[in-house]
Amino acid sequence: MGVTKKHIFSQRHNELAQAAKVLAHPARIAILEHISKQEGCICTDLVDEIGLAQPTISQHLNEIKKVGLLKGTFEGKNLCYCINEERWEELQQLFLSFFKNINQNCC
Amino acid sequence: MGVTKKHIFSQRHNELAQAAKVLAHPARIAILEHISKQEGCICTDLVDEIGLAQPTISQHLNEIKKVGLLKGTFEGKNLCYCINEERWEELQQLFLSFFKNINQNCC
DNA sequence: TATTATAATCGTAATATTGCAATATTAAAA
DNA sequence: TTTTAATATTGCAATATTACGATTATAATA
Repeated sequence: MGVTKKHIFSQRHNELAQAAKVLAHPARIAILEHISKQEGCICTDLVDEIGLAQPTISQHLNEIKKVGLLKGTFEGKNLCYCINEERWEELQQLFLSFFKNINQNCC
Repeated sequence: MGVTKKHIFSQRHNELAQAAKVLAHPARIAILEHISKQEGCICTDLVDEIGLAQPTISQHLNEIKKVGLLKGTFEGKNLCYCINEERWEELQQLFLSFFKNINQNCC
């Protein structure tokens, strides 16, 4: 026990939950917004901007990367990346279709 | 360590993260969709529907309730509740305005 | 009032997440 | 080639989440 029983849920439900998990931390939301505010790619300055230690930022970036939300170059000294528009559109659609499903008929 | 440093983030970022956290589990997504599919309120049958033990469902329901997404009567033998439309609209707007913020200018 | 059906709570185990110090890796610059 | 500046990885501690068995609380019903 203690693990999500993913197998009993549909793929769509699991995918949406995973997408939501990326947004389920204020640091990752702040990171995403900061990246999208930049002209072009982002190179450095996230640590100062967000206010968490460098390894922690690196960890959060990795979570965002894992769902495919970042694209760019990840080798070498300087990172250079931005939001992957195609993937972002996909995830957004997941949310939007879920929102549409919740049409309230109520007490 | 080990706790989210909420105080260093804006209220909006924290609120959005909290809303996302509710959706960050497939059981809660399934529960929300199931409730919204019912005619009127839902009374029981979630345990059979979802396939998790009764205390686990109760726990997930509580998470959903904690962000204000359920309304109805919670006393007595039979529950009777549905989605709180006003609150749902609020949370949805949080997501939508975040989505709008992420407008991609890229590499 | 005693029984019964239903949901909440408690306690506990397993695992996941968050965070950072220390260290390693990487590639550009000196 | 050595230094340097930047990010990644490792290891660990603290806390949170997920799940369920056992139990308790609740209110309708017999």
